[in-house]
Amino acid sequence: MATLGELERTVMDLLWGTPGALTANALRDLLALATDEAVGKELAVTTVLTVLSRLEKKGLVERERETRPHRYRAITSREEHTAELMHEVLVTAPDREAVLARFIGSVSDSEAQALRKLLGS
Amino acid sequence: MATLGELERTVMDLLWGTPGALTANALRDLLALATDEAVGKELAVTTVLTVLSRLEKKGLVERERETRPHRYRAITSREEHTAELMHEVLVTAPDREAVLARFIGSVSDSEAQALRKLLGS
DNA sequence: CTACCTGTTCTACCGTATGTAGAACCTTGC
DNA sequence: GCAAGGTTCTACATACGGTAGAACAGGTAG
Repeated sequence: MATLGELERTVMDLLWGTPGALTANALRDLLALATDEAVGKELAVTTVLTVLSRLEKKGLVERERETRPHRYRAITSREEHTAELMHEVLVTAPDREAVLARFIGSVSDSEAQALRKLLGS
Repeated sequence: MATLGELERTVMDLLWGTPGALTANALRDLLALATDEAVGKELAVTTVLTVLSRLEKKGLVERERETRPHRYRAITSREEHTAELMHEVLVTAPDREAVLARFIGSVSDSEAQALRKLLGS
């Protein structure tokens, strides 16, 4: 399973929260704001690039290699990714229906309502 | 999140797949069968005990300290645990309903049917 | 053409998690 | 008291993630 570290997750959150693609430098600046706003410590750009390379290797990020400063973007949306993870977790259990039964009990009313609507058809 | 290693997962599978509690020695023997049946390499009992201690620290396993050879059992069922994990993943996304929408699309027909029944009442 | 600036890749170190187990310690039956 | 079995302590190896310096590449001001 693609388990992410703290910094990797933050980077993904930034990429998911941004419409276009971002350069490593832009990400470094955004990280300084997003992470620990009081201190606002700036990471080295190489650090950001290393993380991006690892995320690329994990299949979560792609980059435009044509443009001068490479631009990075998330391959799948946050929702897509999260749903995939949930499914990966689900299929680790033999009795999936039993898992779903318990899972249903853990979601909020509004989410249960949404599920009913989605399954209605 | 409680991410498990390969051996930890195998031990949990054995504990989940067994009605009563198991001793470290019993687990060592079961591991020899379950893991790599061709080779059937036996792990040292201390290895099993270390893994069990770590699983205990993670809150997945409890042991009877009264009995001489301690007996270990899973605290929650496999289904419970899996459902909890799924929920943990779900709440990492801001738009949970969007995640659920995609998740629904990834489950099998029979599972969707089961969900309808569970949500119906 | 060349030195520099910006950007990328390589390599590396640290901390933590996990697999693995020997050494040391504790209990209990004899 | 002691041997045998059981438990805890300590330790080492590998892998992953955070972090970044060193080295390398390409374009641009002189």
